[in-house]
Amino acid sequence: MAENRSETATVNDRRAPEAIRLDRERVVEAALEIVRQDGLEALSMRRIAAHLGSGAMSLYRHVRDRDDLLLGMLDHVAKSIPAPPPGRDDRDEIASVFEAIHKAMRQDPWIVRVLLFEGLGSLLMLPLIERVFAALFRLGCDRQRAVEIYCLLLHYAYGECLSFQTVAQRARARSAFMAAVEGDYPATAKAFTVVDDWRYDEFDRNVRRILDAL
Amino acid sequence: MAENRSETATVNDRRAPEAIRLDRERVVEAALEIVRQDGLEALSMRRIAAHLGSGAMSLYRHVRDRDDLLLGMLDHVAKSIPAPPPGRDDRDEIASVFEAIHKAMRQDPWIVRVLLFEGLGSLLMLPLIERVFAALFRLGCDRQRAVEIYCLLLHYAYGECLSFQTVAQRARARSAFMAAVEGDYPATAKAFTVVDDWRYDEFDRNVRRILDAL
DNA sequence: ATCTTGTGCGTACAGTGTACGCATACTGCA
DNA sequence: TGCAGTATGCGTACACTGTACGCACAAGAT
Repeated sequence: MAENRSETATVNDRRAPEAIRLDRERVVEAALEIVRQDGLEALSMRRIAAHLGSGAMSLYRHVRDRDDLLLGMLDHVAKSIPAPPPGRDDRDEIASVFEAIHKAMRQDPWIVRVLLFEGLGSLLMLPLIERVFAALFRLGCDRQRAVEIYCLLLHYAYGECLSFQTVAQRARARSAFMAAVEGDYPATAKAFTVVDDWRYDEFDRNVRRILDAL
Repeated sequence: MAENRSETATVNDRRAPEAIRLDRERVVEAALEIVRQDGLEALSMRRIAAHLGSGAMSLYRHVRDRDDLLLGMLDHVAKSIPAPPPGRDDRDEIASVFEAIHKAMRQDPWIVRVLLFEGLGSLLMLPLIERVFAALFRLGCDRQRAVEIYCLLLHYAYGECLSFQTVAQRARARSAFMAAVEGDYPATAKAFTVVDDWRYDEFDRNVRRILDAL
């Protein structure tokens, strides 16, 4: 008895249908893999689906839309940030937390773009944020001052990471830049000539400097 | 003699053909108008063309591609930044320049996204940058330290502007955020409760504080 | 008058996110 | 065991994006 032949024909030459079994976690992980390998601009629903061996629209059973997928990815990363050990003092506590956040952003640079460009945010960051504010209040800051310092450090981290990746990804554009600089802008040229690879390992130290200053 | 009737038919009922006369400046200005009105995500070649009453592909005679258009827009804005008067001292000089840059970014928030997300940059910013580095060197910084301070301030400005716009554009998401915060994260809740509209006018003061500290 | 060049733009293609609705697979209840 | 109800995969289609190609017409040069 010709058992499994699909009478619907021309449709079912895809693969064993039960091998596909999607779920949200699987979708998010596939998306992360793509983003980490080929960057945020390579991420598309169709590409994720292909990576999973499924159809594009299948993903929408487990993810409301693209933003929801990105949020899932953010959550996944936020969950994976190891909580830094309690600081020696409150300044150290704040710096440690921001260093942990910064490190995560460096490992997954696309995060920053998602956070800022798409305007999304993961609630799973709250435990870390809470530690910052708790330390700030312990240091005697009032509400406004605490938000101020928190924002300053966070914005610095954002900007630093974004700039890091854009600078890293277009070393070629720098030569044109340098050609324009030479001659007309001596101080700028002096600043940038030797430091071809910028100092992008100053974040931790700068955070502590800022904290000491404020 | 039936002079102008187009034998090609069905094609030439568009408008007076000579009224359209495009050039790069006109294209850039139309793009700016759209971006300022409806944001960066509303900018598309077809939309610009419609705004100019021309066809989409006509734009490509005056602009290599989308990135080139964005660069033209950046140049246009950079040109329009008024050079701040010489500072009372070198610290003041640096702060003034960054305040001017920051002000431009606030007026045209899309700039930051173009600078960072698309990795573009205008050479017309060089005169301002040069003033910063000149002042830094006058203050006795070595090359590395000068780049460090410059980057710190620039990155802070980037992050601050981006965060400002994303926070501003999604007040609705904040209520969900606050709901999650209440109870579990007392310090965070305390920081954010009353300060519904964050303090986003601290940039100038913070820059000066950072400079004094470093 | 003819030839070259510049300019507008219609068509087309490959890509995007996703709304809709049809099949099939799985599950709970008879 | 059979059948209803729900969950899930996914094919098709639509509106949108940037832009390659090439035709048609205008302006300027010889």
